[in-house]
Amino acid sequence: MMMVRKRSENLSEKHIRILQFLAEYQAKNNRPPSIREICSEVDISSTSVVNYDLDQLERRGFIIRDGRVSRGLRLTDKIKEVVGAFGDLIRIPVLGPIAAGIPLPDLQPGMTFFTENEANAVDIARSLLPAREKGNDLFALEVKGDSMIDAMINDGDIVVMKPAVDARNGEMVAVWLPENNEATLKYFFKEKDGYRLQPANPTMKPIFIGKNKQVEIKGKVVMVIRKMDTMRM
Amino acid sequence: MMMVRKRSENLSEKHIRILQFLAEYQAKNNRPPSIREICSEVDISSTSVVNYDLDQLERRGFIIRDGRVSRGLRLTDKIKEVVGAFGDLIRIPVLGPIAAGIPLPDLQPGMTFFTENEANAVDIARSLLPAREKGNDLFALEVKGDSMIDAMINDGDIVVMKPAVDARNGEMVAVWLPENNEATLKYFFKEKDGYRLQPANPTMKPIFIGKNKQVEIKGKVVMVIRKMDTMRM
DNA sequence: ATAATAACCGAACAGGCGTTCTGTGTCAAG
DNA sequence: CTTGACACAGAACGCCTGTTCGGTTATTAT
Repeated sequence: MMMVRKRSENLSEKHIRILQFLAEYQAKNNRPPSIREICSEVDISSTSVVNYDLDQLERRGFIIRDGRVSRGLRLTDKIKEVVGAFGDLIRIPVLGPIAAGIPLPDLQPGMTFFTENEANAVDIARSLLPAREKGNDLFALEVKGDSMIDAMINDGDIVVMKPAVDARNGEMVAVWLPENNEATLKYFFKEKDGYRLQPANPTMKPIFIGKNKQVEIKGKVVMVIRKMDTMRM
Repeated sequence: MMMVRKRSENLSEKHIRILQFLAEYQAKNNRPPSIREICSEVDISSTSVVNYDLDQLERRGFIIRDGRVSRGLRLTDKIKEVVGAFGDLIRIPVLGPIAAGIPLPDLQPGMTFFTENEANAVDIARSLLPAREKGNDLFALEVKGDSMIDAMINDGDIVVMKPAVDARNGEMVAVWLPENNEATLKYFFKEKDGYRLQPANPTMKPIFIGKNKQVEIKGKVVMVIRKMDTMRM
């Protein structure tokens, strides 16, 4: 009886190297590499092995191959599970709503996000982010209602953040205040005897939190996007 | 004596068709077409004519060719002068600042913009724009100071607009008020005897403009982007 | 009318490139 | 130890693809 070995979901080191090269080459050249370019760059001794590996990567959904066409392979979004965001666009998942009364997602720094579902995501040009930002741990929340007005943030705005449990002075953070059962977006400052949460609107007063009080920072705001495609008044 | 004819800056109809096909194919396939694919799609009878045309397009800066490489041509940004924005990213020129005391650019609907200088531009993912928006007539202004706070727009925000001289009820417009010598961003409404300019911040009062008064609409706001890369407090 | 230049063209060539063939080596299971 | 599956490998093949050649035709300038 013929035994069939179970295919592991984990990728080999060589597969990962191939996927990384494919992403880099595509981002840099606006075309995929040839089999021979993969061969020499990833240090594989023959084109038939590259062909064998590409067939495996296609079976697992990372690429699509067009037969008998030069440079006939295309990357699928699944490749970003392995190599992270690449190219000029970063797809950021929209995890849900944000409003004063809605608990914030419980996320940890270093968590990475990935979604293939463009319906629940926003695409951000990499050039809008700081050069050192890789984009793998960004997520977004969509503002519901007027409760973030003191942050100069409207109903419907998309708030792009990265997970954080601490912050530097002047950074805008998403904070859960357990005593008030409330989420808020404010500029964060450490004071002598506690924290100051400063609204973006300079005509509004800050919140002071004593050192003995609990303040749960959930994320740091990186960007806000306001689309005007729907009328809100 | 050999006479050298001056090369016209105008492109022929065939050159335009080639550039359009190159842009479409690249956006759809993430690779350039082969010479033979251009040949059959643009209805050119031989590969040597395609080669001749591509050499001309390269000389004029629309493409770059890698010799003796399959699918070895790359599109330059100059191609967008001819075919408009394509692909998943739209590069929008930032024409200058916007503040209450700064006159707005005098633009006409239908004007198209193009910039190769990424230092004075923002890149927007096409998926953030309405499906029918081509993106060729979008421009951006960068907010200076706190004078747009009643529009819920901060110092440093990037306001993306398209030229307009009229507006529908509920649209946010960039308006120049000659009597006040002032620019403002507000929601626009037609009233029985004039116009109402409604601040985005619901706690602030609108401006009423009588029908006999002059109100110059310069653009309609499409999107606002707020980057948090610098501290503003 | 003539000459020069640009545009075009089919055919052929040469190299780029993907795929297949026929093996060998390694590993795990029986 | 044997068997089967997987991974690997060099060589060869055939097709894809870009480039060149030796022309013709059209256009423009004189």
